Amino acid sequence: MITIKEIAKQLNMSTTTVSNVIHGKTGEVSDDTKKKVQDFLDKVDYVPNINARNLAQNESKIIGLALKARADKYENLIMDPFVSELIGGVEETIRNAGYFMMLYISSDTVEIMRHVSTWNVDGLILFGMIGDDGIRVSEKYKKPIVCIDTYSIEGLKHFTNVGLDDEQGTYDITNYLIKQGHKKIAFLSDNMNGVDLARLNGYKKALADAGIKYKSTNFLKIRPRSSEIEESLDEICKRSSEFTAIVCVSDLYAVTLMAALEDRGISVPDDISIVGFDDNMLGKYHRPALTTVHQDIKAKGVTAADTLLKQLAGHKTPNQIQLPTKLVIRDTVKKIS
Amino acid sequence: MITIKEIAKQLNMSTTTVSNVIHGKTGEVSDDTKKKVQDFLDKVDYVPNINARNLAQNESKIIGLALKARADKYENLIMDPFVSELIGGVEETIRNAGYFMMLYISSDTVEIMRHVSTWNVDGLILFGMIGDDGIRVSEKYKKPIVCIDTYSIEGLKHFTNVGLDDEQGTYDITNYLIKQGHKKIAFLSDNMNGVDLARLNGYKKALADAGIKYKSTNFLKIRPRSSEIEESLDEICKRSSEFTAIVCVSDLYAVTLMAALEDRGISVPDDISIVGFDDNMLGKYHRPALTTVHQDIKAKGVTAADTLLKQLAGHKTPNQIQLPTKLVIRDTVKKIS
DNA sequence: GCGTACAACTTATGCGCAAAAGGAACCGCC
DNA sequence: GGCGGTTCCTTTTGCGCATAAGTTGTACGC
Repeated sequence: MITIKEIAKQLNMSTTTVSNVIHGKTGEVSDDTKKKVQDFLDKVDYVPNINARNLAQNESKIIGLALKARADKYENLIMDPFVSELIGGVEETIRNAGYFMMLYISSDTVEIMRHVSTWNVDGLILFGMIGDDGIRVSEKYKKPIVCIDTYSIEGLKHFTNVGLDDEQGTYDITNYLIKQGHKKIAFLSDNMNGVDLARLNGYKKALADAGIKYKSTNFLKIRPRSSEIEESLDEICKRSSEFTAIVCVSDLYAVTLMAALEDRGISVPDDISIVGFDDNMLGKYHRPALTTVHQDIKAKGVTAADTLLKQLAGHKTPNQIQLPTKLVIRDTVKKIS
Repeated sequence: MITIKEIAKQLNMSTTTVSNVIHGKTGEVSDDTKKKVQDFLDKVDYVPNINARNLAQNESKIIGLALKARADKYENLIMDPFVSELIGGVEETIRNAGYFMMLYISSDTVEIMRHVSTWNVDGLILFGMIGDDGIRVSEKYKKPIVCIDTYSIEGLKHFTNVGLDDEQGTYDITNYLIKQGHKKIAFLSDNMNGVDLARLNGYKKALADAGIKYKSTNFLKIRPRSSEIEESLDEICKRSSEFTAIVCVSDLYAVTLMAALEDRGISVPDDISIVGFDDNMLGKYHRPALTTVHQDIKAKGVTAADTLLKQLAGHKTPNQIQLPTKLVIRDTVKKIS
């Protein structure tokens, strides 16, 4: 790889002059030499050494995207088929702004922070990482951080969070079920934290507003580990007759549940109505097609990246940015009277 | 961020001594000072400046992962829900080897090569990038390159390719259809290049081995652009009565087609048998569950990364590595007599 | 004809690190 | 008691770049 020094030598001028041309500093160099240098640069296809540049400038032009990883396959976000849209959104946005993306998958916020300070990353996007330990570590590290889908109270004080109006989403779809005559409505999820908790709250609120009492038996817990999922699904199917509808926390679970129900001869929506959340291909191509709550996952990535870029440019951004959801009515809900 | 120089100053010793401790060069430094330095390093949580290190060492510890992008959503690989598994495989493997991953999404091989030489990336994994122009550019750039799913004849001469035995996969599943009594079998795809061509060839070979003649009307072309897909699906459904089975080039298309067929009252597998390729959630949770060809997409990422790491360590690797496929028999094929 | 201003350069410095080269002190050995 | 070999340090150099500071030449104003 050719260096500025070598170019300067061959053109018989100083490195500063070459550097000035590269940075388009007009007024510092005559049109004549400028052209000479530019032509040479084009000829040799000069590419700056980023390490040297970053060292001199104390910046990196790197934005880190850290994804939560856990032991279990479907708790490891990179294994969620639809994260790739989010990744794509982030990459596209920052690339257009002249940044590069370093992807990091880990469950250990502290490890990520170390990595981030090693690389002198200019900014960081954390997806699915809660962890108050991470917040403590990131305090030292002064660079901008934007979170995605974090409901950590502590975190929200420190960083901008880009999320969804999860509560409104499940509120709307639960309300839709109620309008269709349903009263015995269950909620299915694998945990009661963060995003899932917000969705649960929306569901509860819709019940409350309709004067329907929520009981803890309405919560159907699915255990997603491959060793337990079959047993877990079996229990849920056995209890399905207690309800006329089930609000699932995600399309993935909705579709998984529907497959299990159909395998047991329980028909959707005739015997039971099922709704999801996310609106991805899984529900779209299922028959009957899944009634669900739409979210634009790519927009989440784009918004997070945009927000970070704003911070990088020195602007303040709000603590909480909530993207809207939209009810998508398809064929898995039966009107009952 | 604290520097070696600052540490040396505070401990009243030279930077080289500190650097030696950091690099664990025993024998160069007494146990006494070693401990002193180590304690200090732990205390201040020293993190090296990678830019400086890389500049001095002329390496980067970065591995680039470049994904093909195209204008249309489903031709943009990052939008394929199942690429994330591959990304996860690559990330995990290289992280365990002490490397970092830079993700790059572009359709322009030349642009990628520029980026790659800017960052002085140690090695590169190209996924879905064919382009003989890219090969030419990469000639200049001497770093190791591993391709995934590339069928470029020219490319194979230069790089190791990690792929699938695509031909065998469609051969096996077509053969299975034939064994179930099918003779009028169509093949559905959106193009006839690379991976899709190999899958088409496997299908043709199975037909030939069974003495069934292949006609060009057996090829059902699907147009995946959102503006055209409905019309395209409609044409295909209208022609479905010409066949008793359709081999789809991917699970996504198989599931998309099944939804369209069901919407038109054509039943799978009673009226027509459908098989896919990939074995992902889409087919797994569909009812009837999709008969398909399994591939381990994460393994592709892991293998590509491993291969690259081997090259980085100075080893030669074979030009072509083909991962096996496996027939997964479920419920979308009817036995006919 | 002297000072000022400015254009168009060059020289010199430092970013943080790694490593080559250079020393000083000590040991054992013939 | 001089010499090679260790051990444990320090000094120095340079990676490629950006930039502050310095230099020259020339035009201009009065």
